Amino acid sequence: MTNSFTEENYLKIIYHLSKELDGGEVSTNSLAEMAKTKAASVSDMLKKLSEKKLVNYQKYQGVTLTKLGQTIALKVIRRHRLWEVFLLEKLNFTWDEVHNVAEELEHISSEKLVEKLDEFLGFPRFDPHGDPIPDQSGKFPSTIYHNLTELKIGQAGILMGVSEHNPSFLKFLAKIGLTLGCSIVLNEINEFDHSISIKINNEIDHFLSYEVSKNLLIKLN
Amino acid sequence: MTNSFTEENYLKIIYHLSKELDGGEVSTNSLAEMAKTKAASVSDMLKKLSEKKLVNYQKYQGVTLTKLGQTIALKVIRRHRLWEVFLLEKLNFTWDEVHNVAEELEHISSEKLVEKLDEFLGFPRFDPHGDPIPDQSGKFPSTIYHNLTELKIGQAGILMGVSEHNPSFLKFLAKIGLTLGCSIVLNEINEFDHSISIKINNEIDHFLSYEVSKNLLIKLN
DNA sequence: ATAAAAATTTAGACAAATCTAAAAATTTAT
DNA sequence: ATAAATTTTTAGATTTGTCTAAATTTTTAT
Repeated sequence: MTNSFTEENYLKIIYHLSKELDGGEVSTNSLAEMAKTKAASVSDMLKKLSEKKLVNYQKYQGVTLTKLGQTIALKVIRRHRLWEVFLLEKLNFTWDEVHNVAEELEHISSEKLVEKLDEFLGFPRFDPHGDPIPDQSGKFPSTIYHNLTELKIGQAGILMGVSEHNPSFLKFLAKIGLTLGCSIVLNEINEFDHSISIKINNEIDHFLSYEVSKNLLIKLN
Repeated sequence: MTNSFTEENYLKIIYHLSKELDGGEVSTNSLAEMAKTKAASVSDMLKKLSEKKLVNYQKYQGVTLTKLGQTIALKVIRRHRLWEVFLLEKLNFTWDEVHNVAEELEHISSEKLVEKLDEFLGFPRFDPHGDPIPDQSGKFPSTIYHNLTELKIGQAGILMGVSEHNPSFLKFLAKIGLTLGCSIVLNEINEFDHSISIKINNEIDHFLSYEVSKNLLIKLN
């Protein structure tokens, strides 16, 4: 039993929205907004996904993924994130260009393709946005990282990702030379506005506002 | 104006079939067979493609591509062949595994993706089957190669492709170590059955039947 | 040249995914 | 607690690509 492009997208969106709600029921309207469609279309689709045992759906009561639905959603997410790594690291896409293309590539389902790609990329555990990549069986790597505002002066770490995915933010990072995997040392903290100074790759010093630094995810050395 | 996955497939198939006929009209039945659908469905689709000015279509008289249709077909073929190179060279797919996955990847239309991929692969001019890869504007590279039966004893060349794409044939080649780009020197020819002996990569000697050697495309050194 | 065979097209249906408009259920605010 | 507002679902259409069965056109064989 295969799933259409569209079904996969619904499952993926339900996964993400439900996660934001700590596993709670996702509303029809929020789904419609994310899927760029109308609530009526969502209702129809939920009925169908429910028949296929991919979601738990009670009329008017929102929706969650079944075990099976979650497995499929995680496969799509795995593919999406692996392709993002590929586009960024191998094809030199910029952070802000990556997402839309990955939205298409994620629906190519060949198991062989996905596993070979994973190998080719060196089994990455995080995508360019710092989001964890689930493994074949849907398990996430253990994530223990901090945002930059949590570091103390002198502490050092590696930039593992970002928690804000706004294109202009990503462009800004690229411009100042903050790339995934670069090393960061915290030079100083300005108490009055919580802005900070960092050293990137042991080379360049930079000031960052609190707004920026709180969206940078760091793995401590 | 974008074209659906399905439309792209029809255009691609019409291109290939028409080429076999030296540019002649393609019949509804042959299209149906290649597209694994029914003649009635083909008729419907041809009407639609004709309205979109992608094909020249006269009822009962077969179909050819318009200039516009050909441009689109060549884009799909370009993408297909570039992905085949990627799968073979980067992900270590075997020759016989490549095609089906490329059939899916070929419909992802991001121009940026295609051009970055081309660059990443080093601007290959031929795919793993030896078929030429059209450039961005739809032009084919000049092809001047020979099949292995045309060489004289002592002549050497590079394996550029194959003219037979049967999976068992491709598997056989992989098994004896004949890969795209390997060097071949013609050792001797057996007059009675035209079988030959070659040296692969200046290392290993191998016998090949006439059947096999006539399907190997060689670029002379 | 014409009848039989083959190829192609039309007619009418169907499934997937969507939409608008109207109805029904739920939530919110007084 | 109940009326108003909001959310969700149903009803009925639409589009895309497909199908079967019947009708039509073209080709082939005598």
